[in-house]
Amino acid sequence: MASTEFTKRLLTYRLSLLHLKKMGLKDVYSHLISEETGFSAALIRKDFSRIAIQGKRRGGYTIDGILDTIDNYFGDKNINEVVLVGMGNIGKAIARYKDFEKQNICIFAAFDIDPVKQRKKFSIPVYSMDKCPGIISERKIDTGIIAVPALSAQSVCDQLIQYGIKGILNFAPVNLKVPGHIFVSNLSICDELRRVIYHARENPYESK
Amino acid sequence: MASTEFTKRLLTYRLSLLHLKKMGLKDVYSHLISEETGFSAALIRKDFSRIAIQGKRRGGYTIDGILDTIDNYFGDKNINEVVLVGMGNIGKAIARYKDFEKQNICIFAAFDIDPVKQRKKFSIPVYSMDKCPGIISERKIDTGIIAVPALSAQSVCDQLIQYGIKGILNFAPVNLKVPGHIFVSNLSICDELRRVIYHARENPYESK
DNA sequence: TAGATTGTTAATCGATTAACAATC
DNA sequence: TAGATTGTTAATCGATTAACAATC
Repeated sequence: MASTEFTKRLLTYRLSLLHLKKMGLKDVYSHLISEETGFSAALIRKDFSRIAIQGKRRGGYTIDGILDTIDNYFGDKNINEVVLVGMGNIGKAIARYKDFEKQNICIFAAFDIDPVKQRKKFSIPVYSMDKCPGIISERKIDTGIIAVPALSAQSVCDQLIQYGIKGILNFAPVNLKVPGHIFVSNLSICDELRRVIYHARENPYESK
Repeated sequence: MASTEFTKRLLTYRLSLLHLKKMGLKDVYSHLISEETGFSAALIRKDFSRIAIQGKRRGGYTIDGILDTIDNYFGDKNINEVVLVGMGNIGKAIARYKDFEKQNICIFAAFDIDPVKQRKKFSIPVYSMDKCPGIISERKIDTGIIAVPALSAQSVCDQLIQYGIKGILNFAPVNLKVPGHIFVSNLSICDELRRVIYHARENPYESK
């Protein structure tokens, strides 16, 4: 239903509102958020009305009200447990990432085929892959992060889906093949950097 | 000119084609790439014709031809030097990332305010920030990666732009404010994960 | 009240798709 | 040749914007 562009915008609004709140503001007008985020005021109002964020005809929106609704929309009021597969460079960085907690996301467990990594001390337990199905079903986990090498990404993906995972954040440079009801987001840092390099040069006087 | 969606698709095609090539294929039809990537055959043909990738009316496209054109389009025939600011979790992961080299991207230098990190051994030299303007102008670097904490991200961003950077890959959870001719890509791992969690639950029978 | 902002409807725009002539 | 695929034009669709009535 909700397009991925829509959810992206919501999180962009959220970030700007947190910033404005830190600056001491309590209320905002759509055109102020527009200035901060680059999206048009009309689009912002439309997005807000879509998730029942209401303003006052003359007084704008209250920042806390918007933040609350957005956080609710994303289910941040409960703890969201996810699993992480692959403890290489990226996996380790994610395991050490602190922002998750603030947003009620918890990397419940990590998995790696390398026993050495399993023995190392992270704040998150690292198991071998055979512990994965048990943990996923026991904790009813529905989201996984794939941070394994390209070669094993599809196979890990297939396994996760078999174990009941419904959403995947994939860092491996592979177009994962998944059934239609599985949501995948591919986050290739390398490709993203190539795009930045390209657009930096191509866009002499044009923004995003 | 080229929308960011367009460049995203090109890199998606590329990934699938590399995969198909590894499987032993030499030629492809638009509908095969469609199957692999999920984009329609018509859109693929239109994208290809836009960057002058030509096929044979009956025989499809040659994989090597497409790959060559795409790599050329992104300037992969030359080495692309970029700078990295911030050697925390993410910065370190990026510094250790090996895929860049394959695609002719080189993290020429990294910067961090912490002298301890500057002394540690990475394959990339780590300097204090005051070395930044010199290196950027000397190597004519136009792209930078920001991997510093949220609080300092805008200030680092302003500095990079002042030094001549035109494109920024930003990992900090901040909506950077930049002049119109600067290209910014925000890659918030945490927000991306939240979106995956959301869409995994929302999308019972619907894909991307 | 006058002025400004929301919330929503209608208009616009651009991107994607459908369709098909060209052609190998 | 018959059949299949490209390349491109016209049609469609959906997302964004413009506009404005409602209202504080």
